[in-house]
Amino acid sequence: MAGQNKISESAFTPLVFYKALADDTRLQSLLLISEQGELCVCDLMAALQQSQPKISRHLAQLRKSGILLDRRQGQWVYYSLHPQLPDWARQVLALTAEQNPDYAARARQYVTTHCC
Amino acid sequence: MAGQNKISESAFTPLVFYKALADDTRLQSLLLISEQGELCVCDLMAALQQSQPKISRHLAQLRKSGILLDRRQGQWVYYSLHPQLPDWARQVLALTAEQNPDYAARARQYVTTHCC
DNA sequence: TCCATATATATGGTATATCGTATATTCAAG
DNA sequence: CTTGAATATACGATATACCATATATATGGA
Repeated sequence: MAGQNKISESAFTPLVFYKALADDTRLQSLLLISEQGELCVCDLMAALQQSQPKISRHLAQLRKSGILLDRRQGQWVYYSLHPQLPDWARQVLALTAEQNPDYAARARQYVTTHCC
Repeated sequence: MAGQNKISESAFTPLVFYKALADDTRLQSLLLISEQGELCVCDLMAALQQSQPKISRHLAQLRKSGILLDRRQGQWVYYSLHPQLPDWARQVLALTAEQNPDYAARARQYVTTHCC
């Protein structure tokens, strides 16, 4: 699945985007990825203290919505914002992260060190 | 219920905000209100072509989340962005409306004329 | 080839959201 | 104080979302 870099799986609308943000795991993952540029599944597992299937499932959903891009490097899969993600969506994520330093603050601590 | 102008019904977090945007009726209502400043229930019924209980229910949810403020004037209830809505949230709405002119375009047509 | 690690997905149960319909509330006018 | 218009809410039924568990896939190294 990684590396196919599919584009325009369907219409990327504001509604699709905000539905993707309407879950704690997905929102925190996106804000962290938006800040850090790229994170792998195990980074997010450690940061958010959630199970592997849970993280993976939500990342898959974000990938299928066209928000994230996955890149496999060896055994690891790294996720970053999709290059074709509209600028307004990128700005929304950046704005949200900047203006809400407390939200996802605990997660940010764990991100500094790589887990695996 | 109108006119109580309650504040801080609970923590207003990014997650609460984006959950509120994760529904077509609520998102379109918010973008229209963000553009127009203030709209009443029947304006939104006409704009979105949805039933009265449906519109009313979603507006109530937005009010309870602290996103909208309601103001009764005679038989009509007008909704606007809550004065205490954080600036970043306001910017998100404005940005989304500006950068997605097509979304909610049909609704915008109907808004020009008042319904009742 | 066999094993361990990282990641993905399938499945079924549970919780949450949304809806249509019916009913209640509020206000203005008579 | 009744009536009609605008809005709000209650109630079931249905749909959707989320989760934990189990299993599958892919990669690298022995």
